[in-house]
Amino acid sequence: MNERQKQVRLARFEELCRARGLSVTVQRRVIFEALLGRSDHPTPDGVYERVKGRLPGLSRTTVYRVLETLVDIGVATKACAPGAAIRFDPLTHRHHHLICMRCEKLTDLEDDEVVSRVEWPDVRARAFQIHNYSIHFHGLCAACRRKAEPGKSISSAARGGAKKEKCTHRREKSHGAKRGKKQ
Amino acid sequence: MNERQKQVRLARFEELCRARGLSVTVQRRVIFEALLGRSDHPTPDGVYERVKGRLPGLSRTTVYRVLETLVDIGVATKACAPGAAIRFDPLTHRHHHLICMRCEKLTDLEDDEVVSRVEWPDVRARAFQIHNYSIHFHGLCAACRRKAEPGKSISSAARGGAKKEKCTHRREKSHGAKRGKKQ
DNA sequence: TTATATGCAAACAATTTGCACGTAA
DNA sequence: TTACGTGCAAATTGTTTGCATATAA
Repeated sequence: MNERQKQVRLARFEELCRARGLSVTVQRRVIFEALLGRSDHPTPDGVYERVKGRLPGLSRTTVYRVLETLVDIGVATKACAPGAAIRFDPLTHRHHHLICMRCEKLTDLEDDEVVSRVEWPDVRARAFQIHNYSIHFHGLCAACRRKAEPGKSISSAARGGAKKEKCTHRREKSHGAKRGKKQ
Repeated sequence: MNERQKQVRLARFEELCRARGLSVTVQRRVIFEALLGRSDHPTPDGVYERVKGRLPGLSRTTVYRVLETLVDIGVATKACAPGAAIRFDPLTHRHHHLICMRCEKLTDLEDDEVVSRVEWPDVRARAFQIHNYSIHFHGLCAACRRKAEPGKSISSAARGGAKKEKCTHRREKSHGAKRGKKQ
């Protein structure tokens, strides 16, 4: 996202906070700014790692809470991903995704990059209210493709191959936990 | 899924196990059968709760491992969901989803229920290899719609409203952990 | 000044690992 | 009989809560 767009989004964010009586805190601004700067749909821990340098003393709890608030006020969304950690997306307009089923990397595709025509299905019988849609293209990203030798399954390859970064929570100071078990 | 289809899938599952030199264990068969019987894209814990009655002594670890194996051999997939837990889907053919952004409920839509035309985008520049796609329709399910009072944001309503069931792991016998803190 | 947000520690929840034992082939 | 799969316990990772303190408005 370019600087101009970021400014617009940041201004809108402050406006929405004020409209709702929410304080515009440094944490909220910096975290939202960081999210705007990424298109990889980070986990809360990913956001934390990127902003902790700019916000000394920042707590992970705050990152979780702020991200949830950003969704609340409508300036971010929860991304739909295959893995076991929640991910956030700063894009709120219609867009689509490329998803690597091996390393879970998510990449945005703008709506105009995708030639499609999608009619909203009639789900009145299910009493479901559709707000939007997005197309997920599943496959393998460049890195995982290289590593996926024939004969090796996607999942098992993932276990030994391109792993998703792990959270470092509770590894910094060991309170009781023995570290270094996983080299 | 009807009985006939289940039998076909089960037979194919056994065939694939043998082709790969994997044992057809009771656990694998029962877990796959349970997954086939559900269209709600359960978490490993959800699967565990459903099958533990039929498999005394079953361990959650095994459920995680078996589900991963099912993905490996291609008889199940990981579902893309917004929340913080991994979910599995017994459908491997092209189909779409209705996703409640409040309670995370996933519902299947067969491809022929959706009027659409989607061309695979040109992602050669990104060296991404697309295998399939699925359309996600986001919105609110019937239950959450009723509970979403105007003025209340989706996320904050979710906190007090329709919650996702939580895992009971480590609550059964307390080993050191104090229970009952959350009423 | 004061309601709201943050930080901290601990609880809670979800997932993975190492290893001994069991079982399908 | 033997390689592979499972169960168990504990380690690890991810998320939420309660409460004291700090801070935006």
